[in-house]
Amino acid sequence: MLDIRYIRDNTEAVQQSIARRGLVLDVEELLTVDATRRRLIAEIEAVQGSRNTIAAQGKTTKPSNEQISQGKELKSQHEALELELNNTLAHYNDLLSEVPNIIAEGTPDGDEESNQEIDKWGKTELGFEPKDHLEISKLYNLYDFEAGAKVSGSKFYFTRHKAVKLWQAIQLATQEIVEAAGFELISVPHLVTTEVAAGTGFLPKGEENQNYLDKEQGLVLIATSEIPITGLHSNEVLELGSAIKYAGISPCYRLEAGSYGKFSKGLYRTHQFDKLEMYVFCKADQSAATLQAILKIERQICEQFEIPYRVVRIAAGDLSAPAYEKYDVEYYSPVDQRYRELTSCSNCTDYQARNLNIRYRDDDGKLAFAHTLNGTAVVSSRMPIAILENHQTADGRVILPKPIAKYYGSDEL
RNA sequence: GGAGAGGUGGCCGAGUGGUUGAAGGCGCUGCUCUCGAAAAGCAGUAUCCGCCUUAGGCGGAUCGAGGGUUCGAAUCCCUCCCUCUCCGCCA
Repeated sequence: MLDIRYIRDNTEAVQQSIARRGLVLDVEELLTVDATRRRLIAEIEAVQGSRNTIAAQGKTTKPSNEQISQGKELKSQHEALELELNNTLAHYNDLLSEVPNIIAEGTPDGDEESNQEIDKWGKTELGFEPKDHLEISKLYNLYDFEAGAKVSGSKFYFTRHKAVKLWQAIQLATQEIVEAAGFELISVPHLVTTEVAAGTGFLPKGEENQNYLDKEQGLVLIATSEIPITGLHSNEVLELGSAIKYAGISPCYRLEAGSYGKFSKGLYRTHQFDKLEMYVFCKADQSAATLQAILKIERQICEQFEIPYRVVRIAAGDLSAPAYEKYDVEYYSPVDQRYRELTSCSNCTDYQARNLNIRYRDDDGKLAFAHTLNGTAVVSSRMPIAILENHQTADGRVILPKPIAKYYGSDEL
């Protein structure tokens, strides 16, 4: 969430961010509720002050009947005000949590279509009619969607022999790159409490829930390791002399509700996949540079795996609520001769940290909210697609790039 | 799953209804002493929220979390969470 004081002092900037994201939100209503909230707090504190005065007198002398009845009166006043405050607070929190982060300078206007290409890398010509990843999968018996559907429903799949080894090799090769960049590998719980899920902003109150939720146990299957990692440091004051950098490894479970209309062939969009995720906690003045560093690693991964890609800056209307600035790295699909999302990275500034109360001491010794950033290192669904489609040969073989071949144990699938 | 013990400030630890935001100790910061350091002494040492404000001040909240009893709760009652020990079960 945003700082309410910031919203009060920069109402116009906040309204602009909302409008540019294509959202409709009444900031004036929030400010009205906030004023009511503060009025009630002041009234409650005044009543409580009087109660405390009476109670303090009782410490030295036995309270008189008059004091006791006065105390009773104040107590009931306090209860009534408290009830009113709680109602106000519920409304206030609802409104406040809906306000998205502000938007970085240089963010293009418009929605998804306005995402702005920054640059491209790599050769895109194969020189023959390419097979798509599903055809290659059939050829080598890699991914079994029918079997997945049989036991779990559509968009689930079994990963078989060579594909298992391929993913493990991709993962190890990626770990090597990410560890060299100073990220600590961390494996996380795959289930988190609803509080943590809500705190990280992954459990919206509306109908758009994308998470598997066990109401009885109060646990949510994680959609990304970002959720337990942010939860890990909630309510902490971090030592951020140097940034804390995690490479979270976990499966990701997603409902993908309402995604059928979008491109979602085969492995591209599934209910379950594995991911290696970069996640950084840093000081406020470091987050802009850190985002570029994460983006550089994502480029490096593509380049080492010899995947043609382009980098795209995400437009205001396509930004998620916590994101201040975001880039996507898109792999080239020789099958349909276009770029598709492979990885992405965003700077959430202090938006997430404020929700979870993650702070650090700045150079003046004052407490400040940490900045958080996240970036995909590699995903078990999309990277194999990119590898299979880009590294196939005219005669149906798949030649593996060197860093992957090293762990796969062979330079050919 | 069963039985028991416990959760107090950065840490240890006292405290079972009335100046207890919380003794004492450790740590930390500043000062004194010293050529310097150590030791010793003195002083200080939380966070969040609201209000007034230039600094600063005033008020409120916080003893695992949430409810309750009471004029008054760290202290009493209820619910929940977590940690530890023992037993059981088990990859």
